[in-house]
Amino acid sequence: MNAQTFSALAEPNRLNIVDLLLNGPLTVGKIAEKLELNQPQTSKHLRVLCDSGLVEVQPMANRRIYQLRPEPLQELDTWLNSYRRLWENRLDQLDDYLQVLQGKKPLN
Amino acid sequence: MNAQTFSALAEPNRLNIVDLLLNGPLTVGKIAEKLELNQPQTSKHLRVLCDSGLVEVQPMANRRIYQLRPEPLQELDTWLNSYRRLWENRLDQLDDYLQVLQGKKPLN
DNA sequence: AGGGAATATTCCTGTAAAGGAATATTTAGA
DNA sequence: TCTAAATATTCCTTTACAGGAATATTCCCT
Repeated sequence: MNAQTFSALAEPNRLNIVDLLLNGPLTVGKIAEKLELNQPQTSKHLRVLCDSGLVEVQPMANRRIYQLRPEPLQELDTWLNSYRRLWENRLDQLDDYLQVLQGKKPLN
Repeated sequence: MNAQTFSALAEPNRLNIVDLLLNGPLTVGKIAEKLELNQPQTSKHLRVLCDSGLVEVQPMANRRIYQLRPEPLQELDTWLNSYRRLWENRLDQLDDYLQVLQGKKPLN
C-alpha cells in the first residue's frame, strides 16, 4: 500500500475536495467557492492530489477541470481486504448473539 | 471520515506496524526488531497509532502488547463505499467489452 | 495585439512532526 | 531493596508542509 495516498488524504481540506469531487468534476474556482478556500490554496491542494494520483486534470480552454481517479482508492480497497476479517469476526459474534436472543441457537 | 486515521497511516513506518500487527498482537520489542526500528521511535509511532485509535495496548507485566483496533479501518471501509462505483462502473464497461468480444452483445 | 478571467507558482513565515540521544518509569526477580 | 529488562518520555535539531500575499502564466475575446 502506497503511503502517499494516506498522506494526501490526511489534510482535511484535501479530504473535503475528494469528497466534493465524488459528485462530479469541477473547476478550481467552483471547488474554492464550495469549500470556502482561496484560489491559490485550492490549486496547491489539487497539485498534491494530482501528484498522488487521486485526481486528474483536463484543460478546458480557460478552465482546468479536476476529477477523481479511481486507482488509488481501488488500491486502498484492496489493502483493506486483508483487514476486513478483523471486524467480520466481531459481526459474526454479534450475529451469533442475535440468534441466541431469537432462541434459534443454544448458548454455549 | 476522520482525517486523523489517514494522518496516522501516512507515515511509512506506522503503516508497516499496522501491516505487521495484522498477524497478531506483538510487544514493542518484537515490533522494533521485525521492522528494524529502534525502541524509542517504535514507542513514539505506537503512541500516534494509539491516539488515532488504530491500535490498543494491553499491559502484561513488564511488556506492553499492542494490537489492532478494527473501528477506524471499518470507518475507512464505510467511507470507501461511496467511491466504489467509480471503478465498478469501469469494470462494468470492461465486462461489456468482454461480452462484445465473445459475440454475446452487439457493439453500440 | 491588448485586456481580463482563471489558474499556477513563488516567496515568506510559522508550526508540526520525525529521528537521534539521553533519561525516566515500571516491573519482575534475586 | 537492588538490578536488569522493557518501555515511555524528554530534549534537541532538522525537515516538511500549510497558509497568506504577491506575482506569473495561460487562454479567450475583442
